[in-house]
Amino acid sequence: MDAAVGIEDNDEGKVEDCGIEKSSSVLSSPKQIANPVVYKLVRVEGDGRLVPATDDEVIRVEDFLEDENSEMHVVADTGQSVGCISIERSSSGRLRVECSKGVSQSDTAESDLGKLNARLQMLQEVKQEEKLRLACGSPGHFYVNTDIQCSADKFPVADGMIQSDISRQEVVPSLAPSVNDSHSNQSVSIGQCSRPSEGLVESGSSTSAVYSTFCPDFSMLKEEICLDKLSIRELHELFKVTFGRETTVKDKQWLKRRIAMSLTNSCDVSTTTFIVRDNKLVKKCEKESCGNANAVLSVDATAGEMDVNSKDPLPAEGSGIDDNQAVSGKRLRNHDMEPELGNKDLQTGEKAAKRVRKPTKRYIEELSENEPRDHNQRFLSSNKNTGIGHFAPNSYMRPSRNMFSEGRTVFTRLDSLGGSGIQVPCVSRVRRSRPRKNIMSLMVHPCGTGNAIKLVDKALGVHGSQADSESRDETLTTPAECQQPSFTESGQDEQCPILPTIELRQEFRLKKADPTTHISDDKMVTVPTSKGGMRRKHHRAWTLVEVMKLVEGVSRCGAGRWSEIKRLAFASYSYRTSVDLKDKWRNLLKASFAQAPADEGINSRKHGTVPIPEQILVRVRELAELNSQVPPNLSSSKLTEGARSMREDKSAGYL
DNA sequence: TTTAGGG
DNA sequence: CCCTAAA
Repeated sequence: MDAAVGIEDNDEGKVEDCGIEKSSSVLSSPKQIANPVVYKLVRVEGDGRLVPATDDEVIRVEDFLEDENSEMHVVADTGQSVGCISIERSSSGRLRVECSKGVSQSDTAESDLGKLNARLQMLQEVKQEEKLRLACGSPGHFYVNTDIQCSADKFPVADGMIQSDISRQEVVPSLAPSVNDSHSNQSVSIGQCSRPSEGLVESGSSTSAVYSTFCPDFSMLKEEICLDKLSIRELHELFKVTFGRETTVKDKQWLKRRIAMSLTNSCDVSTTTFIVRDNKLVKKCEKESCGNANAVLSVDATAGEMDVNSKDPLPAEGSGIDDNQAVSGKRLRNHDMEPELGNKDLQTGEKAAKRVRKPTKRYIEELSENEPRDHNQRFLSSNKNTGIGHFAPNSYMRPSRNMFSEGRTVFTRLDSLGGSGIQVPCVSRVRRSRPRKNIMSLMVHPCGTGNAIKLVDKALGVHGSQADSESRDETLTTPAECQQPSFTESGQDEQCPILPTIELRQEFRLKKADPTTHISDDKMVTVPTSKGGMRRKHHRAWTLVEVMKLVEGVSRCGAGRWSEIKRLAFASYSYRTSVDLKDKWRNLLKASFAQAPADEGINSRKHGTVPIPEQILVRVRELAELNSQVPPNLSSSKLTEGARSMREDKSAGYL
């Protein structure tokens, strides 16, 4: 519903990387440690005010961190960066990650490191997918800086030193972004790590205190804040988290825009407790009183700057424009690279987005979840501003309880459709939930950037062979280029100019979700159950990346050790269970042994799907044979059977 | 809880 | 994908 961002108390927009900060003695000085860079996760409301992250949001992030993965590489950047990342678990069990410039202690906590690694892995995954997408030549023009050139193995997280004992966090839930790669040009990153002004976030201050109350220990990694710095894989992950589904889109720009779009949409939400003024986090006394202080969101290099006054619930087109323009005038440094045109477009897009965006059912679900925690106020006002209130009244859901992570939550849906008011129990997997605005919100991003998404979408629509927007991002990939599962960063950020358009793909997607049916855009279908109830059947197309990861996992752990594979390679794919992996592998096996040479015409292909690259199938076959696990009926002579069964088998070869 | 298989 | 038996 709104963008949450890590607020940094930096000195007047100083865009310095915490990791790179070489200037003077700051790095190792005691003082530095005393005043570490402190990030707090908050929500950026439409008027620029900030709201502390909710429990839910915190947890979302936590999920990321909790995945364990031993394969991660924490690659220290070549020299320079001295930052450290510290992760600690608070009494409440939440993870806190802090990045400080100070030299960290060598007291590295193994478990924490593991989590960090998991996080890195996740980023890698995202990047990989991005690469794939790029390889597919998805057109798109990026208005945001795309200076994310970190190789897959070399993440922006440098010097992953873990410090498990930081007391200052007790008072100020802080979170420091992971240290950035000092080499990449991160001029535009949103969550720049910068030196906190002294006393801004001092422990014990009233502000901090209040803050703490709201989100005791929230923390997040910097990557989530800096869109521009995110690698494709990271973006993918964000995308996934944001929209609740995977994407194979490799176009960085597209991803960014898309994600940014969400942020944009959330920009017009108000209700805050704090506002950012002059880079300082100020508790909001009165919406009006504080409003005049043209709050400058330090996040995102002022790109997200908004007039605090504009607390207009439903920003009319006019007002919206004004605000945006004002912003554009102020945005500067970090958007140097951003074409002028880009700004305009972005703003326009933002405008459009604000008007158009409609929450999906999933969206509603999430909101519902947050509601109880939000002390009403925010939620209510959010409704007004975000347009949440616009969605069909018949899809009001009330969670009977809250669950996190993968657990299924049983909701009681009050389906007032037709005035029946029937309560329809439904099951949903939280993780599969659609818009993860929580995460989106974690990323500070220029609101105007949202438009970019639209543009890219349009471009895709023009160039893409598949008209289906829904399945396209899911499965449209070019086999040839997706073949190599390498995790290296392609870094090919071609910027294809595209024509501006008002078309908003996401809009379509949202519209497609018919509130009256039980089929959502993410292919969740309700099927009758023997018990007379209904159960949700989710379908989440397997992406190429996932398949590749699966294959790799199998090769590494061996087929059958699904839970392990799940843990290692799918740590960040919470919606893929070990059983899913097993099933998929089974399918892959079938496919690999059944896929006919090259008779698959485009016609025979399922709409919007792409065949699994032969290379992968070959690999699957190898592994299968290696493990002497040959598909039961295929081992003999499936290829000679009728075309009917052939087709069936081949279908397994699609993502 | 995790695997293996059936549906 | 889901469900379930079996380990």
